[in-house]
Parts: sequence; structure tokens; C-alpha cells
Amino acid sequence: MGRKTWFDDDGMKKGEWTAEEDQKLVAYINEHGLCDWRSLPERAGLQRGGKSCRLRWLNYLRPGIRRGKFTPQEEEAIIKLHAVLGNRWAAIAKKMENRTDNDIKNHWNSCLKKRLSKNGIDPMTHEPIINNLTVTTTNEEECGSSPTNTSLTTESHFSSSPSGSACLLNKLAAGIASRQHDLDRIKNILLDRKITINDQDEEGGLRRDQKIGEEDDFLIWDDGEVRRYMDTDPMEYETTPYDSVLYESTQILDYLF
DNA sequence: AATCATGTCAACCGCAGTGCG
DNA sequence: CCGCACTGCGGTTGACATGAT
Repeated sequence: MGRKTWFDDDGMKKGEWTAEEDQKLVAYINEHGLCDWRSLPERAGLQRGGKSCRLRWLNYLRPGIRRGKFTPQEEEAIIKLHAVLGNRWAAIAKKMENRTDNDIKNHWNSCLKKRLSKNGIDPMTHEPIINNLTVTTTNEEECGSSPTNTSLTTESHFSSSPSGSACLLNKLAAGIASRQHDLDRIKNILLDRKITINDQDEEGGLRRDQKIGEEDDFLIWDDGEVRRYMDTDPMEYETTPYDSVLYESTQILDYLF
């Protein structure tokens, strides 16, 4: 399987690799090691571009690559990692044993994404598919002191369709705002699928009484800070400045990835 | 048996990041 | 500082395989 071969304007061969080309590439790399991809094809006697050689090596010829069917454990790992990392396939591949980013990406797009959708899970946010928002945003003048009468809009810091990054940020913020800074706690938060969900009411505002997960806290992203309302007492909240959230998020991300 | 839809997977393309002169 | 070359990444494409009708 693959693409037919053809030659581009520069005389470079494109499309499917032959066994002979594979052999040449492997032999050259085994003898000389990985070096300059640009000059490698010529030195290896290949009529290919350096990019093509690199891709072929990394995704197919490199030793130790696992191929074929994904195990249920691998699929579960991909789903969990995707919930945290989003479409960062290279980062996901680094966490998986000997799977290439291309392989993982293909499997996600062809199989896992559809499976999640079928099961009522949004494959991008990893949340149940309901008409709502994951990241809550607000404008300062519209935000009252009580979360129950808070009027929220979707046009301040984040789009109304939360990206994987926004979800990640929300989870990070939950951990940071909770003032429990140890990394194990943060990692648990990142790997926990349950995050605050807020339903939109008829007026386009948000109701806080429709969230998933009893122990989850309710986050408000305001202009200069993140407010974390306690589940135990809806009148009580803690604030964390954006700068602090961003700084600590960076540190956590550095540690994790 | 023929046709169509869907799945699989290798490979390409374009863009962003990085390093170097 | 700037421009160029190179590398790495993510999105997309294309061809074959397989299953359903």
C-alpha cells in the first residue's frame, strides 16, 4: 500500500519506497549514523529528498518500531494522553513505547476519534457532548460577587469552543488555584478526566448548578485573575492572578514535558 | 459479482522553530 | 539583527484493503 512513484521537477523521486531504497538507506545509516539529512540521499545513492529519507527512517525503518494493531492498553493511553496534550502527536509518541507519531495520529483520526464520538464524548475536549462550555469566561463589569448571579459571556479570553489547550489550562488553573502546589497533585488533576462543566441557560449565561463531578471546583476567568469557587460554599472563592497562573503553568509544563 | 463506503497507513506539504553565518 | 538552511511537527492526501449492500 502507498502512493505510486513519480518524479518532481527537480528529478527527485516521490511516492512509495522500494525494498532496494530501504536497504540503501538502512545500510548507509548503519554505517555512517544519522547526520545531515539534506546530503544523505546523495551519499546513500538515493534519488530522494532529505525530508523523504528522514520520514522513511523515523516512521518505518528505525529499529524497535512497533507496528500493527494497537492494544486496548495502548488505545487507553493515547486517549488519556490526548486529553492532556491535545494533537501534539510527537509528545504523545514520546510517552508511548516505540510507536511513531504518524502511527498514533493515523489511529486517532481513523479509529479513536470516531469511537469517542460514537460514545458521546467530544474527541477534542474529552467531555460529554452537550451544548455547553468547558472554560468559563467573564467580563469584569458583568461579574457579580456571587457565582449564582454571575452573568457570563464567551468573548473575553477564550473562544466559546474550548480547545484542548484551554481545557489543559483550566485543569492547571484548578490545581494552582487550589493552592496545592505539589506536582503529584497537579499530575493527578491533569490525568483526571473530570473537569468543571457549565451549562448555558436560556439567556446565554451560565448556570453553576449543572456541573459534572461533585468534587470539582468552579473556575471563573476574569480580566486579571482566576477565581476558584469552592464546591462546599458557593459564596466563598479564592483568587489567583493570571501572572501567577501562567508562571506556575509554565513550570509544571516544563516539569511534565 | 459489482459497486460503494469506510478503514488503514504510508507519504507529502506547508509552516514554525532553531541555529548559524 | 537579519536572512537562510535545516529540522521537526501536524494536517492532509492518495491508494489499497475490507466490509456492506
